[in-house]
Amino acid sequence: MNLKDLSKKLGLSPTTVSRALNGYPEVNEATREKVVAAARKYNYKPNTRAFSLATGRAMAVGHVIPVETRHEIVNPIFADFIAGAGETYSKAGYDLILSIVPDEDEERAYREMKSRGNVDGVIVHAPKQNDYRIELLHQIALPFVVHGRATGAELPYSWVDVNNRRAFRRATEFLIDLGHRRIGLINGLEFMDFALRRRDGYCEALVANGIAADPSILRSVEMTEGLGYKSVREMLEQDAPPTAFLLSSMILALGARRAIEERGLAIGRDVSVIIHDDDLSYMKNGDDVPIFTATRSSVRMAGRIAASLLLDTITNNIPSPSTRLLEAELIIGQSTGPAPERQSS
Amino acid sequence: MNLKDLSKKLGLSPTTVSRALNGYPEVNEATREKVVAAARKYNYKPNTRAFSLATGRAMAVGHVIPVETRHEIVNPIFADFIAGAGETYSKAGYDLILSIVPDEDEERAYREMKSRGNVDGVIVHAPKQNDYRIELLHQIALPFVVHGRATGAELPYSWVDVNNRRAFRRATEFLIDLGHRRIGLINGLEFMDFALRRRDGYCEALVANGIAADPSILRSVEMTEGLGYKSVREMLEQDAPPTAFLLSSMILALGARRAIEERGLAIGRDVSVIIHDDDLSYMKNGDDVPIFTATRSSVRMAGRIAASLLLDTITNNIPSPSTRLLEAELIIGQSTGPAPERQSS
DNA sequence: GACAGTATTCAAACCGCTTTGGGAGCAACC
DNA sequence: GGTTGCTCCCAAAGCGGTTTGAATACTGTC
Repeated sequence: MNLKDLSKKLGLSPTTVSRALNGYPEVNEATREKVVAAARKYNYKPNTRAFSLATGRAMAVGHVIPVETRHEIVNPIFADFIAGAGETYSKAGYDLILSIVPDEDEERAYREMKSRGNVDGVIVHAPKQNDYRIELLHQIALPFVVHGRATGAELPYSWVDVNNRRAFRRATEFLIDLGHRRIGLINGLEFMDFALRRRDGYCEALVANGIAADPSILRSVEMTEGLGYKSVREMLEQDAPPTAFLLSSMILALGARRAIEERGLAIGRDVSVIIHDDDLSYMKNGDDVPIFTATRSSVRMAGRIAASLLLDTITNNIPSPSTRLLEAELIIGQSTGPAPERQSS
Repeated sequence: MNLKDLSKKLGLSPTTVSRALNGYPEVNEATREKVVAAARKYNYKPNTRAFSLATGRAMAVGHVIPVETRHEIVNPIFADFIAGAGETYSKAGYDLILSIVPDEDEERAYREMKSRGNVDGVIVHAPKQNDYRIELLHQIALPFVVHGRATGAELPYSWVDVNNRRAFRRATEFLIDLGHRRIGLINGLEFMDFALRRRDGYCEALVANGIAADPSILRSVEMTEGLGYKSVREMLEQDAPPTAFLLSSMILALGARRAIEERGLAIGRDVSVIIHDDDLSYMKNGDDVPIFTATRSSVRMAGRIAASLLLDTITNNIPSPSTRLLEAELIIGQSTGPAPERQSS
C-alpha cells in the first residue's frame, strides 16, 4: 500500500493525503480524519527510502564498529551502550545502522555513510588520543557525538563521557585511606582515551600521598576475563605483590577473582579490589549488596544520553558542540578492607 | 557528488554513466574506463536511498531486538552473533539495521520494516516454541533466517542452529561415565527453544542410564553471572548436592565458580562442571588449555553462516527453506573429574 | 452581483538512481 | 544505394514520497 493507492481509494490527490498525514494546516479537519482512518485501516506507512530521498533526511544513525585487530570492540560493554542508544532511536523513529568493518576500512565506512546518504549522523566509539575521526567527520560534515573524549583534538565536538579521572582518583584514595600502599592497576588499552584518564586519576592520588607509581604493577590490557586472570596472577607472584587492585572493568574482575582465589587468598581480607562497574545487565555487581567496591556509571544510560544528544544535534534543537560529563558514584562493597599487616620477611 | 553532476562533468548522459559503473555490456570499454576513473576521482557513491527506491532492493538486513521484559536479549552472546553477521553483511555491501524495541512492539517492528521497505530480510533471534514470528514473516512475505529453531512451527523456514540436544546428551553421558549420578543443570530460560533441546538431551542421557531426573537440581534462569552463582549455591546447600553441573553458558559458569569456591570446594576435584561455550571473544574458555570442559560452538560463526544464508535467500541463490545444523565439539578441560567417593552420612 | 479574501484541493516538479525503448552512426552485405 | 545488424549512447519514464505554485470553491463585504 503506497501513497498513490491510498489516495486513489480516498478519491483525493497524493498531495492532500500526504499533507493530511503530516499534520499540515491547509487541510480540512473532516478530510484529515478520513485520511488518517484509511491509513490506519490499510496499514499505510510511508516508504522510508522515498521519504528520505524527498526530504534529504535519512532517519537513521550510524555506528561504525571496527573489528578484529588491535582491539575487539564488539564486547559486552558495547552491547549495553547500543541497547541504550537503540531504545532512544526507536522511540524517535530513527533506525540504527551498525557497520561492522575491518579496521582498515573504518575511514571508508564513515565516508560512505556520508556520500551514500544513509545516515544523518554517527556515534563515535572508543576514541583514542588525537583521534583522526574528529577531524574527518568535521571535514565531511557528518554530525556526530563521541562516546568518551579524545584528548588532543583541535576542533570542538560533542561528547558524553564519564569523569574517569576523578572516579579513579577517588577509588585510589579510598584504598590509600585503608592503608594500602601497593595498589595494582589493570587498565584497559592505554591508547584508548578513557584508559589514559583513569591512569591519570590513579597516579594523581598516588602522588598526592607521596607514593611512587611502580610500573611493575601497572597493566594495560584488553579487558577480557582471561587477561584479568593473567595480569593479577603475575602481579601476585611478585616479591612484593599488591595488597589492592584497581580494575577497569567487571570482566577483568571475574578473571582477577579467579587468580586471587586460586592462590588461596580472600578478596576483601587478603586482597582488596575496586572495579569500574559499567552496570552491565548481564554482569551485575550484585543485586542488593554490591559484591565489589566500585566506581559505578551505567553505560546503558550513557548510550541513551549520547543518542538523544545526537538526535538533538541532527534536528538542530541544540547548539552544536555540546557535552555531558557524568560522575561515577563510589559504592562500597565487600571487596575492600584495611591493608593487611605488612609481613616481615 | 551525484550521478547528474558526474555525468555532466563527463559530457555523458546519466544513463551511460550508470551503465558503465554497473558493468552493463552496451558501453564502450574506453568510455567505461573514463567513467570509472572519474567516479573514483570525485569519490562518487550512488545514493543508497535512490538506488533502492529505483531497484526495490533495500540493501539492508534487519535484526529486531526486544528489550526489557521477560528476557534481556542484548547480551554478550548476542553481541558476538551480531559481530559475525555484521562482517558478512558489510563484505556483501549490505547494511545492518538494529531495531531495539519494547517487547510489545516487536510484531509492529517487523511489520514496519516490511511496509516501510527498509530491509530485504531479517534474522529472527531467540526463537521460542511455536514462535509466532514464523507465521507472521511468512504472511507478510519478508525473507528471514532463524538463529535456532522453533519447535512446533507448522510452516517450513530457514534456520541455523547448534545441535543442542546432542551436545548436552554427550556432555551428560561424559559426566555419567565419570561416575556422576547427581548432575545439576542450570539451563537458560525454558521458553526458549534452545534451552528445551538442551534439557531434552540431558534427560535422554539420564534415562538411558537409569537415572531419574530430579527437579530440585534443575534450574531454568536468565544466563547471568548472578543467577549462575545463586543457582549453584542453592543446590550446593542441599542435603544431597550435585557432584557435577551442566551449565548453559560461560557467563553462568563464572557465577558458578564463585559459588563453588566460596564453599571451599575445588572445581574438577570436588565438583565437576561442563559448560556450553559459545566461544565468546571476551570470555574465552582459556587460551591454550581450556579451563572448563565444554561443548563448544562459536556463536560468531553461527552469525556469519546465518547472515550468508539470508543473503543467499534474498538474492535467490538458494532454494528457499534451507537449514544448517552445526555440531558442537566436546572439549575436555580441567573442570571435570571422577565423581568423589560417596560420603557415608 | 462583483470583488476580495480565505479555505481546500490538486497538478507537476523534484529527490537521485535504474531501466526501457529508441535512435544515430557505421560497417557489411546484397 | 538501400537494407540489415551492430555498437554505443541518450531521452524519458518510473520508484514513492514531499513541496511549490496554482486553481477552485466558498465566504463575507460593499
